[in-house]
Amino acid sequence: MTSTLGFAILAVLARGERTGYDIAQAMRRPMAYFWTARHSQIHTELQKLLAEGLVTYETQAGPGPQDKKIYRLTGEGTAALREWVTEPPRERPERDELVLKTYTAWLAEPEALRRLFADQLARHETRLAEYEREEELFGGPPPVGDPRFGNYATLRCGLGYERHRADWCRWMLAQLSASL
Amino acid sequence: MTSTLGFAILAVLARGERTGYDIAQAMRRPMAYFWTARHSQIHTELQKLLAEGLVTYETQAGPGPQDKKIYRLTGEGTAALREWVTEPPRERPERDELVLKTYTAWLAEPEALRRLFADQLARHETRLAEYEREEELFGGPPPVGDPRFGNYATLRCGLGYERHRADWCRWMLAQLSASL
DNA sequence: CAATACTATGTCAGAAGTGACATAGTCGCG
DNA sequence: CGCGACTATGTCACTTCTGACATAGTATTG
Repeated sequence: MTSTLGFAILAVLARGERTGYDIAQAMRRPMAYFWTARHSQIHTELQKLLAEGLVTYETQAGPGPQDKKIYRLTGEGTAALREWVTEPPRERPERDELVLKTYTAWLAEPEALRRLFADQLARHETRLAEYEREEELFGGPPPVGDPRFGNYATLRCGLGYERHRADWCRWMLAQLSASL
Repeated sequence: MTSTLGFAILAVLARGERTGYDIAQAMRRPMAYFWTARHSQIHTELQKLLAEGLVTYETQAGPGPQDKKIYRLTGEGTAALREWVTEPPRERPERDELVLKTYTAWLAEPEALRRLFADQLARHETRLAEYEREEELFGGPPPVGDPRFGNYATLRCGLGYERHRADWCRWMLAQLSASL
């Protein structure tokens, strides 16, 4: 019954105990490329996971009015996660606004369109450079049984994606200049 | 105030008048790669677009208990769409379940993982073959001012995406065999 | 001729996700 | 010493999206 968000949270917790805040932070940086959630969603989801017995927590004095809650996986949580990992992912509908705009490109001013794609290309090139820098920090792939393998493999995916995307933007720009 | 779904509908209607049903069909096949919506959502959104004066319709006798409604863009609708096309897209969070699973791959049984990626690779290869067949039907890109340019350019994007994805799956499979 | 698929409209409950509001301590900077 | 950033929890209204239900005529196929 657990949602994919639930498993995303379990996946973070599998790497070590965290507060809800920590999970939200993880979903801002290393995970943001393939999964994100706001803290509001994370706190509600943690309550569900707790009710299902997939996580537990210990309290510690925290900064705000409430105590800090340090969550970790239960045996059931680990089992559920381990089972979920190799199940074929449910197909989610892609929704890509840039491609939708491209579908309607024939209606657009060519110059404004050129700016749009030049801007997108720049974004992809920036991210690509970031990812390439990150890749160098690993010197080749970690062993498959290592949590860091997950980080490396997802980075590889991001790298491929940014390259594909940048190529496509360049192709679009070439089409637009050819049509002048 | 119009949502992206609203613009997706306007984008279909810009190519000719359609019923709500026709729009839902368009979102099943040529558009499904980059945008989808169920008919329930389309009907509700059409009511909003109507209230905003971006679309109008004419009725005709239809099969069911209600009359058939043939929608088309108003001048305002076309103007809104034309303005939207070149505005930078709002960054939507990516949520990719397969990559999330990869992030957790270290917990998985290697053999089950191999099956997962082999299966995904097969899917991408099938789609790639379909897209390649479709591409041949165009003999090179249509002119940028032609609606068919939209179809071609989005197909190119899909082609690049499937290639990137298939490559990544192959890389994953190579990593998994190397670790045995 | 019966079953199934297709055309065509719509409603509604519920899940998933967003953005704002609310609270409060610590730490660093100018 | 005040201001902003960071740590940390939570609620709530609202939007978006899904899946099921409801209705009914025509066309195809076995």
